[in-house]
Amino acid sequence: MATRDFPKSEERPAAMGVIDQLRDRFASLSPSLQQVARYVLDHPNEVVTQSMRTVGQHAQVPPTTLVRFAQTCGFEGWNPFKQALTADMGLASEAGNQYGERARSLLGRAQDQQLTAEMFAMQRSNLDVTEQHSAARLLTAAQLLETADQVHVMGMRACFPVAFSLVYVYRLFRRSVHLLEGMGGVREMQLRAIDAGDALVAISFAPYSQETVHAVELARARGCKVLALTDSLASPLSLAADETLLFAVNSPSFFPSVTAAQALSESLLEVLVSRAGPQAVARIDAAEGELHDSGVYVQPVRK
Amino acid sequence: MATRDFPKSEERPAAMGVIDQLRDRFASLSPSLQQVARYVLDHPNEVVTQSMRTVGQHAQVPPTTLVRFAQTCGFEGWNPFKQALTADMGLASEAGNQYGERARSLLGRAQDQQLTAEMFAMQRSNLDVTEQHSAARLLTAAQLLETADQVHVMGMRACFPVAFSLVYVYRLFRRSVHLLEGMGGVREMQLRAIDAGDALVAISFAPYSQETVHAVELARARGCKVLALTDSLASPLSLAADETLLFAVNSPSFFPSVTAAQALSESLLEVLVSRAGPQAVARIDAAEGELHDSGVYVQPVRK
DNA sequence: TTTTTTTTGGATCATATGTTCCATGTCGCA
DNA sequence: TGCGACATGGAACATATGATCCAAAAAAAA
Repeated sequence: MATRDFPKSEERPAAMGVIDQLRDRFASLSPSLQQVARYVLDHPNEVVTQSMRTVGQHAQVPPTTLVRFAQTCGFEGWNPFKQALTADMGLASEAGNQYGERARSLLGRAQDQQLTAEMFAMQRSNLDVTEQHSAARLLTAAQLLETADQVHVMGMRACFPVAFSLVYVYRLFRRSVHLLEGMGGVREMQLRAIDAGDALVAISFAPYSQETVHAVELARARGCKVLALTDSLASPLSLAADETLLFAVNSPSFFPSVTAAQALSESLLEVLVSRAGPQAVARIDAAEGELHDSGVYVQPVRK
Repeated sequence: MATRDFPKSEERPAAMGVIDQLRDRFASLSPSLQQVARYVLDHPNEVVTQSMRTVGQHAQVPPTTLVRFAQTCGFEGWNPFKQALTADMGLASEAGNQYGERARSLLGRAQDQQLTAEMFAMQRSNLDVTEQHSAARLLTAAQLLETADQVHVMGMRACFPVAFSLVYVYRLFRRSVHLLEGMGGVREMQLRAIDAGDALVAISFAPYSQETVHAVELARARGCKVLALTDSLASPLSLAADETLLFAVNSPSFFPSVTAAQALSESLLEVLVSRAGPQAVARIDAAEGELHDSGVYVQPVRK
């Protein structure tokens, strides 16, 4: 057994928490034990709260493995490990009576994190506004794209990420989707591909990028439908578009937040997927390896 | 018995937490039950963590009284009460994951309206989870970047948009920020720029992209600090990183949502901005024209 | 290939846990 | 004082829990 390969709990440097210990040892654990470690790292509070069997079920591992895991980490058994983890999380019994004070000190410290809280609050608010404005129109927007021969997507600067990820996912279940990224200054060449029967998804917010507005005008002139993802019905994009989806970019900082735009784009994708039918789903399954961040799953390193 | 004096759990106002409920009821409890209540209020984490008998011993009360206490408060028994308290303390096993499972089963359903609502709800949930996991660590993450000579940012495929917009905004108030985009297959060349004293921001989620993992390993080998933006403390990125910020990618559809990752990146930027000091703000003002979607403001068209 | 070693999970067991039942204790009132 | 209503805690029980053992499976070595 590998237990003796690891120093016992009292020999380990006390400064290091259980969680950090885990991260260090992670690589040298067996696959199942890594699975447990992953679950412990991802759901420490459940581990501390729930029973061994419950945790095992959620981590898809028999209770036996949990015991082995704890022992491999240098503890007598599961309960000692649980207690150590509890202590590491600042939930130890001793600290218990200070919980009220601790919480209060967290409140006092909250000023440091007020900015962050404000940011997240604003993003939530943007999400709300965006959903309210656009949820009802997602269906017709999706239909516009579905009836198009080719779909071109364009977003500049801050909107480029949204355009990119829209194309990245859309491509997984539809071939005729293209990103007008203009690499090497050849956007004019790409714009020539726009034709009647196509659709252009134009993404921009105030102040609207010249290039995107120009592309919309060109598309209209050629009889190409336009779906605008923008911040106002009065934006030049929306005024020239056949369909408009609105998003909010409010931010407590000096730069606008594109989080809601990203969310809107993903929602549009979801509608497209759900309407794409079985054959698209089949293709999705075939491309499963490409779905996430990479097509190549990288196994955690083992010594 | 006093039980019927108190409304059953389903009648209670859901908005009120268990702890607040307790404070209200306190006066109307019998002495022993008050003793329990006091202990619960003073040591909620022990109550959540330890067993009934242990708690009883510490509260100097037999287990029987604990059951009576829970029932008097309108719960079926001790465990339901414990769970409610757990949830109230924000230690409930995260809804995100179970939610993800549940939502995935909705794929076949073609009720677009509902799917859209589901999508937004999940993005909100991702935002919550992300904030809870990472808000506290944003500060140290920001410090890591500030002390670096050069900052390199890398995100592949679905994570590329996040990397791009991080660099796009960061560049507005700091020159030494670089995107490792590998255009034309020259990433190896770009990686050579990574050096000791620098920092690498690596963005990826499961299954982790080979290229990003490789970049992290290379950075470590060269003495370059690593900040990981990823989905798990057990991810290969986090395991090799000096600092980790977590985000959730749950989605009701087949593709993961990077909305929360985008939000996290923007929050990190905001912390960086707020700490950058006056001279950076001055530069921000000078570059104001570049801040938004375009440097060129396009007046909305007037008919 | 075969053999050896390691890893994994089901069956099992002693114990701890949450609960119920009932006897005892306590308080208020006649 | 005695009586009834309520509060309290001990004993007992069915069950869940954490741990051990052992066989099957998988991986590594020969």
